[in-house]
Amino acid sequence: MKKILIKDIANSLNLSKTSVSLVLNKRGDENKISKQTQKKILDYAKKHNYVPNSLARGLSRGKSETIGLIIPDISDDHYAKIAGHIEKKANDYGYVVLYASSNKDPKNESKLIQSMINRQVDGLILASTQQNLEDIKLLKKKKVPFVLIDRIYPKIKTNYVLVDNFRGVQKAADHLLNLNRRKIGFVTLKPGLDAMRQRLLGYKEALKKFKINSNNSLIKELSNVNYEHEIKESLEDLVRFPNSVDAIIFSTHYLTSLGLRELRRLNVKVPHEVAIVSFDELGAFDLVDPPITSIKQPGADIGDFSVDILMDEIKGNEGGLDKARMLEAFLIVRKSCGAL
Amino acid sequence: MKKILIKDIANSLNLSKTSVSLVLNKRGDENKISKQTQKKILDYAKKHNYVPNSLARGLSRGKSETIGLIIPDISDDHYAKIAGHIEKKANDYGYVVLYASSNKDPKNESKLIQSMINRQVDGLILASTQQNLEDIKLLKKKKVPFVLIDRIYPKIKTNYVLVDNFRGVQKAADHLLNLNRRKIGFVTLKPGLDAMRQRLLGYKEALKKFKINSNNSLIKELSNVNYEHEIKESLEDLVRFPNSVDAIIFSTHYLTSLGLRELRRLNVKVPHEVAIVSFDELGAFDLVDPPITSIKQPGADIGDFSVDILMDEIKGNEGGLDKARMLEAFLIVRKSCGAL
DNA sequence: TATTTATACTAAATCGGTTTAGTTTAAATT
DNA sequence: AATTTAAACTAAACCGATTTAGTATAAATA
Repeated sequence: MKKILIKDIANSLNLSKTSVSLVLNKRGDENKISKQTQKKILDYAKKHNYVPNSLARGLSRGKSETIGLIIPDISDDHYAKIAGHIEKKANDYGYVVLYASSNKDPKNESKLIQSMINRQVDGLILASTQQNLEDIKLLKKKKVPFVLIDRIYPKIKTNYVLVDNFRGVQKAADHLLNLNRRKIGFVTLKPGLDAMRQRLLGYKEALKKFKINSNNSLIKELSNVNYEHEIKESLEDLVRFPNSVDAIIFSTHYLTSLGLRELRRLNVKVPHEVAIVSFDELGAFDLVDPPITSIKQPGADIGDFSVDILMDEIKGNEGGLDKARMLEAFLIVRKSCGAL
Repeated sequence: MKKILIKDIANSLNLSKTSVSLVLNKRGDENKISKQTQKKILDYAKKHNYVPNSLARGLSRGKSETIGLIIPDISDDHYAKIAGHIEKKANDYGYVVLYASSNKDPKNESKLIQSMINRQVDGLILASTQQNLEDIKLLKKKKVPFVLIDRIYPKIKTNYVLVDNFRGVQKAADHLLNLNRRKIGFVTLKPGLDAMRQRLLGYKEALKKFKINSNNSLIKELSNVNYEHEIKESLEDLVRFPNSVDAIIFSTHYLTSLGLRELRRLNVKVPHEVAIVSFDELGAFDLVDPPITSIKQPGADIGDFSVDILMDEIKGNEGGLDKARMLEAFLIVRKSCGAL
C-alpha cells in the first residue's frame, strides 16, 4: 500500500530506472525497448498503481502540467464562473489549475505571480489589478506564457481575452435611449481599472450619438473600498431633483444588487420611474423584481479562449491562434427597462 | 534577471550550499553560522531577490505548503464562497490552495485525490461525492491529513465540518407550519448525498412533530442529471389537485431558482398560493420577487474551521481542536412565506 | 573473419533544494 | 603539551523523477 516508485519497479523487474521511465512515458518504442519488456513494465505499474510524483517530474522536466490562475476574488460570481470554465478546459488539455485570489491588492498579486512561477506553473492566466506593469513586463521578458483576461495593460502588447466594455455599455445605453429614456445615470467605480474607464466612455459615446450632452452630475464614480456606503448617497442624488434620472446603468453586478436594494428603500418604482440595466449578470437576475435587463459577459468563451491561447503559447505555436481576442457582450432584455 | 539559485549564492559568497540553505531557513543560529555570515547571505539573497523553487523544496522536504481543495463545482455559488474563505484562511497560515472540481463524478474525484497527493499537498479539504469510501479509507490509512466539508461518510470516523442539514430543514418546515401552511411539498435531489437524506429526514421529522403524516406524493426527488427537466413536471404535480400544496421547500439553491421560474410559468402566486423556503442562498435572493426566505449556511465558518482543523492535523496536534464540527444553519425570514 | 549496424538496454548526471554526518581551526581544559 | 570542546563551517547523500551518453550482445554486411 505504500507509494511505489520508479526505482521499485526497476528493481522488481531487474531493469534500470531509465527503461522504466522511458516506457512509462510512452517513449519505449522510439528507444527500442522490446515489446515484452514494455508490457512487463506497464503491467507491473498498473498492478501496483504507479503514479509519478508530480513534484519530482516537474523539477526535472522544468514544467508541471499546471497552470496558474490569478483572479481578484474566487467568490465573485463572475470570476467563479470563468474559473469553472478555465478549469474544465485546462483539464481537457491534461492540465491542473493552481488558483489564487489577489483580493484586488497589487502587492498580493505580485507575490502570487512569484509564487506561481516558483511552483513551475507552465503558464498563467491573470485577471490583473492593472497596477503591476512591472511584473507583467517581467513575465514577458522571462518568456513565461501568460494570458490576461478581463483586464489588460493597454501600454504593452500581450495575449489577452477581453470583453468589449465600450461596446457593451453602448448597447445598454442604446437600449435605454431607444426606449426614450433621456436622463440616464451611470453608477460605476473609480477608474483604477481600464474596464471601468471603457464602460464610462461607452456610456458617453452612446449619449453623444444621440446628441445628448453628458452631464457629470449623472455620473457616480464610487471608491473601490467604500462603494457600499457611497452608493446610498449617489442614488439619492440621482433620483432626486434636479437630476431626476429616468434610467440608471450600473457598471457591475454587485453595484446593481446594492443599487436595487437602495432604490427599494427609496421607494423608486423600477422600471416605471427609473429603468435599470446592469453590466454583468448575477445568477438570479431573471428572478428579481423586476427581472433585470443586463449586459452579459460571455464567461464560457473567456475561459475557453484564454486556455486555448495559453496552451498554444505553452506549446510554442507562434503562428497558431490569434493571441488577442475581444469578445462581444450581449444585451439580455428583461423587464427592468419597461421593454417587455 | 535570471533566476538565482542557492548554488549561485553559495558560489558568489564562497560558502557552501548547506550554509546558505540553513541561513535562509532561519536555522543559522542553531547551526552556529556566524552573525556576519548570516547577514551576508541574507543581504545577498534579498538584493538578488532569491525565492526558493517550491518544487525542489517540496520534493526534498516531502511537503509543499500547499493544501488541496476538491469541490463539486467552483462555479456553484455555495462552493465558490466557501472556497474564497478557505483560500483566505489558508493564506493566513502561509499556505497556497490547489483546487479542483470533481464535477460530481466519483471517478474524477478519485483521480483528483491521487493527483493532489502526487503533488505533495500537505493536506486535503474535500467536499466529496460520498461515493469514494475506499479513497477516504486510503487517505486515513496513509495518514494524509484531510477534512471533509459539507458531505461526510457516516460509516467512518473522519475530521469534518458539516452543516446540520436535519435541523436546518426542520427550521424551514417549522417556520412554514407556524404560519399555518399544512401541505408542504419538498423538492430535492435523489439521496446519493447524505446531506439530501438528512434534509429529507428533517422535513419528515418536522411534520411528525406537528402530527402531520408525510405524504410521499408531496416529496419530489429529482435525478441528479436530469433535474432541470424533471422539476417542471414535479412542480405541476405539486401545485395541482389533488396535491395542491400551500408551501414548498427546495432543498438547494439551484432547485429554488429553477422552481421559481417554473412557478412563474404556472402563474402560481408566491407566497399567496404557495409559500417558499430555500435551503441555501443565492446572492440575490433578497431581491427576488418575492424575496426568498432561506436557510443560510455559514459559509465563512465552514471555510475557516476546515482550514483550522486541517492545519491542526498537518502540524500533528493530536489533542488540539475538535476535529469534527456540526454547524447550525439559520433561517432568514423574507417575504416568500407571507410572514412579513 | 573482421567490421559495421541494430537491438536492447543502463550508468550516471541533472533538476534545486534539504539534511546528515562530518571536518577544520582555534580556544579552553587538564 | 596533549587533549577536549566549541565554533564555523562543508561534502555528499537524498528527494523521485528525466535525460544524455553510453555499453553489451547479436545480427548483418563486406
